[in-house]
Amino acid sequence: MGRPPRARESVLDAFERLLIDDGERAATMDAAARAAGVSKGGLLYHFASKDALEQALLERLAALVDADVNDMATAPEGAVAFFLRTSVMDGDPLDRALIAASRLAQGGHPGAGEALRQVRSRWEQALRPHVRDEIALALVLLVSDGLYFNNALGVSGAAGPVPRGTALDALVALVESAVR
Amino acid sequence: MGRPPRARESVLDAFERLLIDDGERAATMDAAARAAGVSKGGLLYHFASKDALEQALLERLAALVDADVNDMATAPEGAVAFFLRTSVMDGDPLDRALIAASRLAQGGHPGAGEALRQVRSRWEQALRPHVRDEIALALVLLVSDGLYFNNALGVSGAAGPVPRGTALDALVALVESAVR
DNA sequence: GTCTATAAAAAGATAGAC
DNA sequence: GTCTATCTTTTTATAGAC
Repeated sequence: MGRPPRARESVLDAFERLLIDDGERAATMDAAARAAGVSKGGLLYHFASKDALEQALLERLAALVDADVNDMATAPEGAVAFFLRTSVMDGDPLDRALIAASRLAQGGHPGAGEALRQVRSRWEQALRPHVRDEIALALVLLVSDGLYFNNALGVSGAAGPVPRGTALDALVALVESAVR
Repeated sequence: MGRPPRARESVLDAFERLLIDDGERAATMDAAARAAGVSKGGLLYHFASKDALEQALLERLAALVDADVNDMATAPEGAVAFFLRTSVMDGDPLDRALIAASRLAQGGHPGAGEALRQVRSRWEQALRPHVRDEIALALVLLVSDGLYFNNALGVSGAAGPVPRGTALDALVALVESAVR
């Protein structure tokens, strides 16, 4: 497949940023075009409708999750610790795609909800060999979801209550002792 | 203070339901009026602006949290177990107000973000005496957030991966053994 | 590929009748 | 208190020039 045009990627980046920073309502085609520095007509050449724009975002998410699951499997510190630590978001492309997709899902977009369920299912499969039983698996995923949720809410607010540094070290150790 | 008029409550209920079921974008004043069976003018008598409607929802949330924190303190099974079990949502008024507020917060509404931080802070205070240390406290809150997040995403989707029944019993036991 | 111009519908809000 | 009518702005989308 050929390289995606620069303008197309700029629009998609802008749309993603609007979803993350200002929410679903603010993420209009007009605003995305302006933020990307193209005209509305220019945007509509690459994405014929709002749905096409949203679909493209979900495809970007799927590609990034592929890479993440591979990294998890080969992480030296173990899959559980890797998974929990990367659940504290630092604004990398996967973090951003996940928050954006969750904004769409909370707006009732059916494809976004399904995409997020698939992401969760892939993480579940990758983690299962590394935990004691299904309850332990549920615990790890729920702590990750909790970290994710607080990050998602805190994006534009004050620094959230997400543990970092030594507090994160201790949390990872506590969860690992419970699930191993 | 006097009883709130029936029509006012109907509009607020309808607005809340629209936020939960269809998301921020679908929760318009027009749609809320239609769903409540009043005209747009009728709605605007009770809520002079969209912001007033949103504010009323946050006040409803605050009142429901007052009651919840009281229940938590006197729960026979202990605060931690009560808190985790009630984090699996069953559609009671507090659950609904929380999801609706989170939809607003994800849309960038500043008051909603602040309201949710206050809710979390009140739960934190109520739980602190019942756990070993601050890391244990963080674990309990994160598991609750994870349960909440999955419920919030699953509202209109397929049955989410939220543990129920004996799986929930085992999860609560696992967390309690880690934090006590 | 990218633009301008424009249409059609929906959103928030005002004015005033009943 | 509740309604209809109307206005303004925004949002999605189309048409067609360059």
